[in-house]
This record gives sequence, structure tokens and C-alpha cells, in this order.
Amino acid sequence: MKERLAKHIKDALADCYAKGTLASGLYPEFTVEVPAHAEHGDYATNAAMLLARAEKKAPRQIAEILLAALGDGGELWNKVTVAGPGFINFFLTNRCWYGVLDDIYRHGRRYGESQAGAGKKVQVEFVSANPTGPLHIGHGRGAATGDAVASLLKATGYDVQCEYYINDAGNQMNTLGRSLYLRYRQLLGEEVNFPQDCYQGDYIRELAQEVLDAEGERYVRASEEEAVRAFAEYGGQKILAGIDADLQAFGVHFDNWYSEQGLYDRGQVEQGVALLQEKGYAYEKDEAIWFRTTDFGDDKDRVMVRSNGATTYFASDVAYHKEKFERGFDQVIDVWGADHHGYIPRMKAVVQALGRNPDDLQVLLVQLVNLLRGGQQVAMSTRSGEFVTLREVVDEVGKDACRYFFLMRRSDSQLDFDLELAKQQSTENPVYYVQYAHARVCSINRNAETQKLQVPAIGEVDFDCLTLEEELALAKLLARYPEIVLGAARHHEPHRITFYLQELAAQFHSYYNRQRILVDDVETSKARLYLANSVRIVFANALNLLGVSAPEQM
RNA sequence: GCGCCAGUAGCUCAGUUGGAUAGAGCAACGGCCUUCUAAGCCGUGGGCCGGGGGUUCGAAUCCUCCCUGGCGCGCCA
Repeated sequence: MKERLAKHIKDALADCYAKGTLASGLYPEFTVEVPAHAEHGDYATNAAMLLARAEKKAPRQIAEILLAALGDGGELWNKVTVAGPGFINFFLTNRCWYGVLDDIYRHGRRYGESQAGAGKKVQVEFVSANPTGPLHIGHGRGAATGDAVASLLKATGYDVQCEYYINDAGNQMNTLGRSLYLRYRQLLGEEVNFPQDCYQGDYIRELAQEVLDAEGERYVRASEEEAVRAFAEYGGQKILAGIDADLQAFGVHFDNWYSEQGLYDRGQVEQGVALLQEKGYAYEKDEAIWFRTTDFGDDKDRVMVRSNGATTYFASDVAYHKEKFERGFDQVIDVWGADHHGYIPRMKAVVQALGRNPDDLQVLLVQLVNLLRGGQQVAMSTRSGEFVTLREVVDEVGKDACRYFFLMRRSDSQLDFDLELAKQQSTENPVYYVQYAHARVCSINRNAETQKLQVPAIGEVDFDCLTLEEELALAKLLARYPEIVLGAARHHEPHRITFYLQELAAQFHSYYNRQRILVDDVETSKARLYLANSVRIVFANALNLLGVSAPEQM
């Protein structure tokens, strides 16, 4: 809709320049927006105001000239006005709005999709939790966000791959092995000091018990080094399998699981360091190898290879991101916990050193989740083992409520997640509010069927039966859905979808309570049924983007 | 000390990459079920958009300086 109007405005500008009524010849980046107030029309453009300076005319005067060139609008609009400081307001015809309902039926579950990102390959990497413990609630928010952003990008035509980066190299795996090994010895009755820097959670003991059951006491006789390695491998695999299972229960699927260790095994970490040295971005100091990230605006240079010869996590991240772009992605999106924000400048430096635009890497920061129970904070700490796992929360409140709650706020603002509220089946709980609206339409359909009334097909509806203001308002809101999806995709902001859903549900509930869909007049019933089911389709599509189900009955 | 993010109604938050009279949910109060699901609807209040200055036709939005809060500043991952 916006694009159709924008084209008309451009044509009008061209017309004015051809006729000489306007002189600048400029085509400014004007906007076409939905005004905040209905009396300002359905859409408004600021084109005239942007030309004021170049034309040396008052904005309103320019608007009048444009207005004359815009013509009568045909079926698209029936009124155009100049208002305020120089806005041009368009009032679209009812016919045009109800035509949107036909669009919705034509595209069905694909209504809202577009081709804005066609031909672009994007990777979304998210969760990527170390395989040293189960996913906790913070990972859940990252999972819901990454998954929804991927869905949004797919819906707007991008070729999207979802990836999980497994940090299966480095110290933390050694710590995992050591933690398991020590617990194992404790289980065998040995007095063993269990250090603070080992993983404290109960799952460590459970895994150690598993090994004991399966393999008996053989690791007592093995060397500590060998045992720790074996435990690390076993534990890492088991924990990763658990993570995968938790994600599946949460409805999150990855196209690819990428191992950090693999980068080492193939020599790619060394190659990455060598490449930066060749390009002159790396240097040696104090027997360590540094990447001069300050060349690209970072605060200080960063170590890639330590003086003891060990590589840092950063070195493998250099290799990893180098490899990502080699796989042909035009854009790479990393979803991180917000506490890693200090890491962004050095990763942007990597991207630039690789000769790419820094914007080819987008880092999406996901803030902490504040877990509450009836308003009381629930304490969490990985170290002490007192954390709430994603699995526990999903089991308690359900996948739908959990995902919806995670996506209700911008990802970079902190989120209060109240378990009691998420479980409540009431007006306070926004998930049920939206799902209930969808279920209501389904219920109406079931009732219609008992009256031998089918949801009409395209062309079987007399839109003149839709005479109410609120019916028109619903059609207008449905018309905005594709633009909402596009905006949410472009900005990587799934919360825009939840806000839209909230608004659509409110309007629909209100309509439902004031008016009956199924009335005595068959033609009116059919038209209203058609409208209600357009709403249903948009609910289903939008919920699907968020990974939340659209139940037919509640 | 330096850097990043935030500060909008009593609370939790939106505000479409500068637009017109700043919105929603919750909480509070008052109403609505013999009719398609009351997990719903209708109505009522509620604001120095942290503060000062600047940029311009126009600022919650951009710049700058303060105030407050969160986070980050390892040859850890």
C-alpha cells in the first residue's frame, strides 16, 4: 500500500517538474506513514516539507501544487488533503481496504511475506552455549529471539541458516572433565577436595554416576590426565545432547551445529592468525601475538596467541567468522548475551580486517532475564549451581507462554519473567489473550458449519455488507501486517510482532463483543465470516513467526 | 577512570531509522453473561518523555554537557 502511494507521489513530482510548477528537480527521501490520528487520513507523506528549502516555498504551498498533480486517485483514494505544516493526507477507499481481505485469502499462510531480502544469504548464530551445563533461562531468551529473527528473515525472502557454535575447545572443557572426575572419585568414597572453580551443579554428580554405572572403577587406575580427557569428552557429548533435546522441546531447530574444535583440527585457527599477520594487522609483543584491533576503533589490541603458545578464544572467533564469510553469507547475525557487548568492537575489527563492511556482522544483544515467582526474585548463578534451567521453565509454564514472554520486549532491554503470571490463564496473561482471539474465530467457524454456512471463497463476498466503522478498522489493521513483518525483520525486532498481535486481538475481541458474526442475514454473515477468518489467518501467521501455537480451541 | 546500553503514567513497557494532540498492558474504580467461548467487553482517572543547552518548518527521537541505574573493561571462556 505504501509503495503504491509512493509511486503516485513520485509520478506527481515528475509531472510538476515537466510542467514547471516546481523547479528543484529533486526527489527527496520522503516517507509514507500511517498517521497517529484517524482524522489525518490513512496515510500521510512529508514530501512537500522536505522540498521547502530547495523550492524556497512554504511547505503548504508545495503541497497544494503536488495535490493538483496527484489527480483523483481512482480506486485507491477518494480524498487527499493538505494539513498541518504541510503533510499530504490520503484517505483510501473502502473498496481498496476490503481488497486486502482477498489478498489474505489469496496468500493464506504466506500472507505477510515479501521478497525484500531475495537473493541474500544470511546466517543467524544463536544460543551457542558451552556444552558444560544445561541451558538456563537466559539461553532461552536468546533461543526464542534468534529463532524468531530467523523466521522473520525467511518471511521476507532471505536465504537463512541457523547455526549453533559449540565451544568444545579450551579451558572450560578441561574444567568439565575435572569436575566430573572429582565427583566420580567422591562417589567411590574418596575424600576429595572439590574446588570452587569446578562446576557445582547436581547434573555433574548425575553424569559422574552414569559413568560409574557404565564403566565401573576403571578410571581410578587411569592417569588423571587421561581420565579428565575421557570425562570431558563424555560429558560434553551428553550435555550437548541434552541441550539439543531442550531446544527441540522449545521448538527451536538448528540447520547446523558447528564445532570450535573442528576449527583447530583443520588448522583454521592457525591460518586465521597467519592471515592477519600477512596482512600486517598482527604483531608480536612479550612473546604473544596480538591483533591490532585499535586500527579499527577498538580500545586496545587483543591477544590471539598467548606467550605460552596457547590460542585464545578470540583467535578461534577470528577463524570462525572468517570461515562464515567464506561460506558465502552476505550477512552474519550473532545473538549474544548483553554482558558480552564489550566484545563487539574487536569482532567488527575482524570483519574489517577480512576486507568486509563492518555492518556485514550484526550483533544482537539479548539482555538478562529477571526470573520472578509471584513478584519475588529467583536467585540464579551458574557457579553455585542454583540456576533455573530452560527445561524447568518450559515444563512449568509451557512452550507458548515462555516464547511469547521472551519476545514481548526489545531484546536489549531487561526482562522480568514472572512464572506465576506466565502460568495464569487470565486477562493478565498476554499469550492467552491472543491465542483466545484465534480460538474464538475457529469456534465461530464451527458454529457456522452447524448452520450449513461455509467460510466464503474469494469473490463470494459482498463487501457492501461490511458497513461498520470497526470492520473497516480491522481491515486496515490487517493491511498493515506485511509492513510490520518487514520492519521487524529489517530491525531484527520480533517484539514488534507481539505488539501488533496485542493490538489485533484487542480490536477483534472488541468487535466480537459488540457485534455478532452470524446474524439472520446470510450475506452479512458471509461477509463477517470472511473478515473474521482474515483475522484468523493473520493471527496464525504472526504466531507462527514467533514459534507460538495458534490453538483452534481453548 | 574509560566504554556500551538504558531513564517515557503508580508498575512493566511500546513509540514505525525527525512528524501532527506521546500510546498499550497491569494495578485502581464503576458497569456488561437465558444469544457465535466472560481466558472476553465497555467506561473513568492518570505525564516536566531524568535535567540544562543546541540543531530546524518540527525533537521522546539527532548533537553536547550533567544526574541516576545496569553491564563491560584478562596472555579467561
